[in-house]
Amino acid sequence: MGRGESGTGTLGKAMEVLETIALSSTPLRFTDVLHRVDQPRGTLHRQISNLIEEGLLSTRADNSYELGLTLLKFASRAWSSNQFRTIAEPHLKHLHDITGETVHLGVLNGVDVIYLDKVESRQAVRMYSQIGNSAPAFCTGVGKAAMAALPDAELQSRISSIAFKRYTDTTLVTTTALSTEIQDIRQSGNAFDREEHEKDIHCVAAPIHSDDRNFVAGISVTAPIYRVNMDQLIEWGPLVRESAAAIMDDMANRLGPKA
Amino acid sequence: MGRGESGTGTLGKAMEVLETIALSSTPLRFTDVLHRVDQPRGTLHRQISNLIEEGLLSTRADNSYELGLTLLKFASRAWSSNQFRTIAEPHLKHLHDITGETVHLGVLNGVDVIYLDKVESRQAVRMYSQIGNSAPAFCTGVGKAAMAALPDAELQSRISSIAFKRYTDTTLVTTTALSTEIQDIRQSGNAFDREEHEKDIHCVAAPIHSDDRNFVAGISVTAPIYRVNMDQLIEWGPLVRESAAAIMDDMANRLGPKA
DNA sequence: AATTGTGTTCCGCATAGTGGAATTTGTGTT
DNA sequence: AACACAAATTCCACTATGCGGAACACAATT
Repeated sequence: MGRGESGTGTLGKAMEVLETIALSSTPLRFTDVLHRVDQPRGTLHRQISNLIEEGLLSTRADNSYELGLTLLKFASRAWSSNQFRTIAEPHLKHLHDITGETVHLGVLNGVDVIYLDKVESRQAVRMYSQIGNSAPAFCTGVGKAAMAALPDAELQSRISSIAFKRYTDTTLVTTTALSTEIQDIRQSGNAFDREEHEKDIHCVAAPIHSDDRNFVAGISVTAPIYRVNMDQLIEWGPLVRESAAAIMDDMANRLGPKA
Repeated sequence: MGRGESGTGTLGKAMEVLETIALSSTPLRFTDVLHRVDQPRGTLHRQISNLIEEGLLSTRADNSYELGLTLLKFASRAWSSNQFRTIAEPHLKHLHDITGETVHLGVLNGVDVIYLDKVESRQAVRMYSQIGNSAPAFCTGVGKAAMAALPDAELQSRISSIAFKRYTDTTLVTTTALSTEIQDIRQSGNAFDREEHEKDIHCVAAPIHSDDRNFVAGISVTAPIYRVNMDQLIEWGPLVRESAAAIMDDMANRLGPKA
């Protein structure tokens, strides 16, 4: 019961190891991993061997580990066959056509958002630099929008497990500040990221959710402040909300045209 | 041996299920999976539950399964921190600057190649449509190049487990045809895909391998036949080989500048 | 109402994972 | 070189973990 952090037996352990290696900023060798996960030597060693065997992990020349190619293979499939993303795609393009700025689609996963898709103008940046990337929900447009769509109980629970961190001087770093912000979003229907995650970058977002709100996500239009000012962003608010609504409509139609 | 791949205990079983779902072209519901995997109901059900719990799988409205977002999160990390890709990147760009055509980087994984990176001109196609994608090695430029770098014993073993399939009328569909082709590649240092995988698309490739040849990969320059003819492709051969050599150099330097 | 086809739960049993300790391999030091 | 020290790998008795047959719910069809 609790929160569900149980860790699903053997698979859970394996994933924990994978995650440890994935999240580390520095390369990890065997003993490094051993220090970070609470497991006996022998056990850990076998787990890692299995992960390597399955292609989820591989070893570098210096015995440090890196994530395996199999993950790329799977992710490629996961992306192209993802139902939600597929439905949203045309709407993202439409939003981009009108605004001319970068459009993001992200879903809430625990306390952070995972970017599922993006459409950008003259893409200079590589796609992988965004798609699949996760960012803290509390300081991003889509993140805050998505949270606003959560049922109260769930919202409180999530907020309480956030590890706040200041990225810029406008970042919201307290639960109260975030809570009132969420209320505003619920009222207006739009979330704004006022350079809270990255200096000089701001965005408008709107929430997307399934009927039961088990699934919450968001879309956003992002731009540098020197090209798009706050007034313009506010003006796009309704447009973004409409796109979000259109996506929810499409979902409802494709999933349960019952009657 | 052969290709049965023992299946690493519990983890292996889980991956088998994941793969089954990933490779299916149609959405699978519980019983569909049950039919394709040789497992008792109860067992399968728990395995799937675990996969869902870990975010590796998720359910659609109609109870069919799709790959989970966690895979995207991991893949994003896998890609950006991949050592080989990082080293190769500047060389791919260089190759693209000179030729103006699409450049691919792929590694051999069993009997198919997984594309690790690509650099293309006016990319109209989305990146995910290629990166992470896997294609049969026997009918692609990088695939054949990579195979040519394998030690003989390993090569024979891999070839014997290929499931040939005709994609176009130039596709090589026999082990003998492929074997002699591999010999040619070893001699000349270049592999060609003469519209073997996709009509109207051909490419030049060159092999990349680690010293011990445990790791083999390839790079290629791909183009439509109406824009680039075979002569031009042949002319690029040495250039592609040089790039491959440069990448191998960089790898050796970064990994073992011993002595 | 009966039937067939789904998805889910239960529980005794055996297998697959566990983890402490010993062995081998590798790195740096005098 | 020979050493010492640490890191990586193998071993094996133990038991917790996943296994899987069968019983249970719940829709959809007839």
